[in-house]
Parts: sequence; structure tokens; C-alpha cells
Amino acid sequence: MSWPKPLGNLPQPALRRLARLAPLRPADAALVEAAVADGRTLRTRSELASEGQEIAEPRLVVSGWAARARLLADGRRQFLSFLLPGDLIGLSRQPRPLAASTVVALTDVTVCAAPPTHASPLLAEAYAVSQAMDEAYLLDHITRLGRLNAQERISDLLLELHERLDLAGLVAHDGFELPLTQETLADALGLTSVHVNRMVQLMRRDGDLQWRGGRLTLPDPAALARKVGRTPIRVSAAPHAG
Amino acid sequence: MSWPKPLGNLPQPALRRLARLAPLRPADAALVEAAVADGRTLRTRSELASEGQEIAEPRLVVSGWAARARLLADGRRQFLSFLLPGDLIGLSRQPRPLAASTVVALTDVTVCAAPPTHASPLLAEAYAVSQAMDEAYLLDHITRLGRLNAQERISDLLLELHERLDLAGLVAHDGFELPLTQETLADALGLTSVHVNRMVQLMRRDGDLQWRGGRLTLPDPAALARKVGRTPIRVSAAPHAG
DNA sequence: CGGCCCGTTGATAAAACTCAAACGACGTGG
DNA sequence: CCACGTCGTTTGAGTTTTATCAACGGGCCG
Repeated sequence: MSWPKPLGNLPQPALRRLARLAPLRPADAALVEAAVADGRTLRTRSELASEGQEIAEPRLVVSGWAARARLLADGRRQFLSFLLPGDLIGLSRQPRPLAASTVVALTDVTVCAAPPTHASPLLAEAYAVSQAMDEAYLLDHITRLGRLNAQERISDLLLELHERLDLAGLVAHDGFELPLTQETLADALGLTSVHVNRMVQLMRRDGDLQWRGGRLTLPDPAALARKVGRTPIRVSAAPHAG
Repeated sequence: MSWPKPLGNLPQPALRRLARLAPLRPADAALVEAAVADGRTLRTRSELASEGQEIAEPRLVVSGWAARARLLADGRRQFLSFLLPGDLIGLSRQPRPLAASTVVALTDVTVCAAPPTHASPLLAEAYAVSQAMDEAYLLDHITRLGRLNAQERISDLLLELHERLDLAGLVAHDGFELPLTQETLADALGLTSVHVNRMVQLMRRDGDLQWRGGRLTLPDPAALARKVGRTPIRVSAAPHAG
């Protein structure tokens, strides 16, 4: 597919993603670059937000993976979504919003303050599109958990990650870094890690995926998408923007 | 259309809900009443929005129940959320947003155009809170589907409905109208109607609920909430607002 | 070397699904 | 007013999917 290329060829993944959500111009990109320039890096397992606590300021993921999670009193854990480079955390139009979920770093993660939108309508538009995509993916996730079986869930989630990482330019030859344990995957998909393991092995045997050493390859994403009935999300009728 | 006490004891459920999300004043309430005054009524099973189509204008549910749904190619169906009186449909900050889900009427439903917020910051705040609650409930739903068993799912969802209907003043003595079939419930909870039926019977025997003729009563909501580990959502640190 | 994390395997149990049928309530048309 | 069809609930029997418990192995790091 051909994306508009308002900017150069190899920008920062986070910038690359935002530039694909709205046709950013150099001034907008400069705002993003300035924000990215002073990011903080957090170690694996640290919390970027805690459910029920007041939200600090909105932030942008520069690199690394995080996840939104709900922790149950008895120790059960449910991941609600994954946060990838270029994703925004904690946007809200409310006066004093509370975090609806805990956010935890799955790898070392670099985040920065979300670049301000008051001087940049295009950036504001990118945020709006991003937010709409977030919601669409949440709805996808509900459908996944409610109506797909284990193999379909795994395939569908991996296809989503493929799709999203591609936006940030982090996919090469249908392969990408997947810094998740099978247990993490299980906690996202409402399964046990044992069962995820067995299903992944099946999928390997069927040639649906390759997964070794933290790198995942989907040899034929389109075929897999057809197999599990997945269609990429669309969020806006505007000419640009997914 | 002209209610004796706009903010008194027995207002329109939709207005009542909004007035609880932000401290509306008579001028704001008048906006809501004006909007509610020319609502349209749609019959059970009609669609208020279709996934992938452009969204018309935002709307407010005046009375009746609707649901957001995803329909799978093979006929499977997943309800994403229920829309109750006072809920808003299709809010978005995007230029040309597409509906992320189909919205279908579960009963005859009256909706009206969402009262405009440009002249009413408090109404805008109520919308923002409402939107935050919507998201929080989506996250709850994900957790429900991913990590709760059948009985916990049913209890948790019924407690949510109790909580939300209460906001609109539609709960009396812990009982409320529940115009859902067991099959609809099943499609919301990722279960089959047969299994929902068996679990509901268990819960009846255990005295956790009464459900006859479209009316549901939770004899002890607090105890049930404790039993399934549910805590009511909180969305804002502001003094008013859930 | 030792420990830990992660992936893997096996055996068994529990939860939920499928298929099929029957029943009651309700509304409609004859 | 009754027969009939539809829709939703209920029940039973048998199957499938997924969870649970337990153990082992490889790789990596201190």
C-alpha cells in the first residue's frame, strides 16, 4: 500500500505513526520531535499509571512496549490493550480524570510528554484519530474474548499487532519484535499460558506463524486474516488516516 | 415537555442522569429538555447505526434500551455494551468518523439529537464524564470476558446495569426492568443461552437474584458485589460525578 | 555452578458447548 | 373463542474446549 509521505523516509517510529494518522507538516513534526527529545526511560515492570489514581499528563510512547491492565483482588490479571511506539497514554477531556487502568511496562519503555496540540490542529486531528483507533481496538478485543476460540484469538491479536506496528514502520518482511511471554499473551487473551503454548505449537505446525527468540513472523498475514475472519479497522472516512 | 420540576425529584431519566454527571443549572437542563422534546422513536430491532458507515450526529437515548454489537461473518454476535436512558451515542472529535460498531434497538427506543454543548460548559463536562464512564465500562467488560467465569460474568453485568440505571433513577427497591432475553445476555457475556439459563437458575436458588416477567431484583447488591469482587467505577476526582 | 524464567509435556478435571426436544406464554387469524 | 405459530425458557445427554496440577528442560545470568 502507498502512504502519503509528508515526511522523510525513516523518522522516529512514534512520529511516523502520528504522521500517518493526519497529514502532519514540518511544523507539527517539529513539535513531536521536540517532545520526543526529552523522554524518560522506565524499566520493565514499572508502572506508568495506577488504576484509580489521578492521571498526570498525557504521554506518548517513544519506544518499547507497555500494556494497560486490570488486576483482580485474587491475583487474576487481564491485559486490556498493548501500548506500542506512537501510542498515546492518558488523553482525556475531563477536569480531573482518574486512570481507568493500570499501565505497566512490558519492556524498558521510553515515554515523553504528549506534544501539545493547541498550536497544531493537525496534531489534534492525529490524536483524535488515534483515540478512535484505540476504541476500535478495544471493541475488537471484546469480540475476540467473547466470541473467538483460542486459536482465533491468538491469530487475531497477532494480526492486530502486525497492523499497528506496521503503522509505526516496525514491520519488515511481515516479521516484527514480539517482546511478550506466552503468559502475557494468555493474560491478554483470557487463556492460560499452558493452553496458549499448545495452540501456538499447532499454529507453528500449520505454518501460520514463526516465533523464535522474541521475533515473530506471519508468513501470510492476508491468508491468516481470511482464516480467522479478521478485517483491518477503519476509523475515519477522511482520505488519509487508517 | 414541560416538567413541573426540571431538577426536582422526578425528572426525565436522561436528564436525571446527565445532571448527576455534572452540576447542571436550569439553563443547561432547558437545553436537554428542548432536545428531548423532539425525539424519534424506533422499533425493536431497528439499527441506529451500522458498523463502518459514517456517523450521523451524536444522539441521546431518551428511553428504551439499545446495544452496540459486532456481527461476525459466520453469524456469531457479540454485544459490546448496552445503551440506557441518558447514554450518548456517537460522540467523536474526529472530522468524518465511522461507526465502530452497529447499534441496534433492543426495545422500542426513543432518541433525540444530543443537546448542543457549545453554549454550556457544564453539559460539555457531563459529556466528557459520560464518555469516560463508557470507556471504563468497556474495560470492565473486557475483564469480565477474559477473567470471570459464567456466574461471575452474569452477576457483574447485572450489577453494572443496576448501577447505571440507578443513575437515571430507574431503580426502585433494588429492582429494575430488564428487557433482555437470556440469549441477548449470552451474546453480551460470551456464553451460550443454554449455559446462561443454567447459571441463572443456580443464582435464583442461591437467592442472588429474582427475575420474572422482565423485572429483575437483586436482593442484596452489596453482598453480590462482594461475592464477585466488583467495585463500582470511579472516573473523576471531581467532587460531583461518579 | 546454581537459580530462575520461560517454554514444553502429560494426565486429569472442570467449565462450557452442542444438539435435541419439550413447554409455557402470548398474540393472531380463522 | 380456539387453534396455531412464534418466541423464550427449560431440561437432558453427550462432547469439546480449556483449565489445573505437576514436572522437566533449556537458556541465560550472576
